[in-house]
Amino acid sequence: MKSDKKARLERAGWLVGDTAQFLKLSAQEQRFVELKLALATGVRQLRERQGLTQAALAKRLGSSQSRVAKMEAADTSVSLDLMMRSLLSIGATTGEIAKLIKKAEAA
Amino acid sequence: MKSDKKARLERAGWLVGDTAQFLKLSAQEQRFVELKLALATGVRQLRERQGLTQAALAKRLGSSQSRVAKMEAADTSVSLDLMMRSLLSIGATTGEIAKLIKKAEAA
DNA sequence: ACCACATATGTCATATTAGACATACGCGGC
DNA sequence: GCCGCGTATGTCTAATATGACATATGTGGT
Repeated sequence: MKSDKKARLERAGWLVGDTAQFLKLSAQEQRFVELKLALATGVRQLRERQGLTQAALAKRLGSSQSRVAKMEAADTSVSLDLMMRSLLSIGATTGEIAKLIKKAEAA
Repeated sequence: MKSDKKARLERAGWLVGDTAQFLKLSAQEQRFVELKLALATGVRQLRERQGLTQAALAKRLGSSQSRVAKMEAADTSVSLDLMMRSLLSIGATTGEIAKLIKKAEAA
């Protein structure tokens, strides 16, 4: 394949050259899941450190205990948005959140 | 208020002592928005650095150009989940993402 | 001026996530 | 044994985010 054509296709969104797109997708998905797991762990740790119950955190968030439980279990039905709001609600600094994310590195 | 009662109420989710709950909520919301803004900026920077168009990134994500545009504009209709997936799709490392989040500190 | 390309903005039907509720489980104190 | 308390899990309806599509705007080339 001519390199200019390759560049044009890549600009259009195609990963040219091999069958790796499928693999790439699942690898990204795995990284995403690991990231969620790291944040979930962080939520639980910070919550417990503050002596809060799931119900108490839920009330702060205007959410419910079951949702907090699912969140800490990194359930697929809970969004990153809710996790972040939780972390902020608990009082996590952006530095702490950043640290949690870096921890997701190890896989 | 007796301190044991205060502790009990706090465990139950009440922020005892003043009218600060409303303010606290909006402060958190502001931090959340700043965080989204920082990530949105990061998406655009990394995308452009790779010479990708919004449409190309959209195709990788299985999304659409309009959604990527809204994402980079930190539109309220786009979730953190999509932003994170985008960053991972672009090839951002967790370290880079962590750096973006720390940048949200300055407000 | 026109065209091709990238991006911005708005709308819509559908998919996903939300809080709520019920209920089960585990566990320490009585 | 039974409670009270915290947590886990499943299931509803309502709210929100989704991709898609249309279309506007801006920009560089011919």
